[in-house]
Amino acid sequence: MDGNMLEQLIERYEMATFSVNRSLHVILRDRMPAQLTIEQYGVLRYIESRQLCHSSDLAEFMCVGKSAITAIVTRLVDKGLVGRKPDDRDRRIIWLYLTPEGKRMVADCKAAIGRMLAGYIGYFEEKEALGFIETYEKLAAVMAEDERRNRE
Amino acid sequence: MDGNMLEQLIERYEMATFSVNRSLHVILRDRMPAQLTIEQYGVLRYIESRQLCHSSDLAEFMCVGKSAITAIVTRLVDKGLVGRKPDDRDRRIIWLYLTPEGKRMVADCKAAIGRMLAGYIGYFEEKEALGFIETYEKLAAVMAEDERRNRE
DNA sequence: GTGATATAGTTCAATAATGAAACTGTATCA
DNA sequence: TGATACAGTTTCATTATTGAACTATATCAC
Repeated sequence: MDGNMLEQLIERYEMATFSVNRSLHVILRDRMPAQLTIEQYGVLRYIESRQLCHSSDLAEFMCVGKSAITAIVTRLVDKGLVGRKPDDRDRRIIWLYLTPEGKRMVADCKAAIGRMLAGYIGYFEEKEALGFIETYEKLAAVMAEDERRNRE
Repeated sequence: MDGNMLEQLIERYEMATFSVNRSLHVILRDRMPAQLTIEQYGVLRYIESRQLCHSSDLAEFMCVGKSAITAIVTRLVDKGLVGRKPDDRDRRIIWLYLTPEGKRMVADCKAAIGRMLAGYIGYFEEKEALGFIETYEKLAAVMAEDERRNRE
């Protein structure tokens, strides 16, 4: 790939990413049920995927400090969506879990997001959509690997 | 496209987007010169692209309220990167522009981001990268159109 | 065993982004 | 000229975030 082409691709990628992210952010913000912020939804979604997890996992996953997680989780506990439960063996560890209300909330949000994305993905041919996702996943993997390497 | 395939694509897209955005965010945060936040960089970049612009343009572009822009611009003015200049004819309007330092800062950031993206895009064949970008741009257009329609 | 050290999570203070509502000044229009 | 529209700011409350100090608990080396 010659330098000029690369430069153009970078420019186009920057623009497209910025635009898609901005749109997604606005759409999510507007359609997210009941004053859930996007960060809060991310935390709920992660806990759901793990059933049980601790603050440190979340901090690693969200790429923020543990004190940021404490703040978000406290708000979710106040809303009755998440519970805290100390571990029996190692009392330093506090397990986080979704309350029944929390589970219901995640299901609602997932459905709303699914409907929205289905609308967009529906615009594309299956072949184009598949190719796109595959490249996107490769990019995600390359970036994650790079990030991991940088942390060492 | 059948429902099952669609559901899988949505799941994969959600994951990939989340992962790429998180990585980009961390990488930008760490490599961005001199305590510039990503929002601040977005504002600088937009002003650069327009030479002159006002708060309202920026609010529209960033999809936030005008008071959020006032706050960000004030911080950038304090840092000496942006200037404010009232319009001669319509004194309600205040033009924003980059100071020489602001221009230098944007150039530095663009170079840093370009180097980073070049590293990632370099992993792909030209054909794959081109196809990806094209689909991404289509997606951006569809989303922007939808958003525009929703605002009406 | 006991003291040093590591770990999990919280608290606190500061900075930033944001929305909403009230407000200031200016322009426009009937 | 008076009502209205518009551009931008101010103020206030909420949320997210970092980083440092801190608490409580576990582990490890001697």
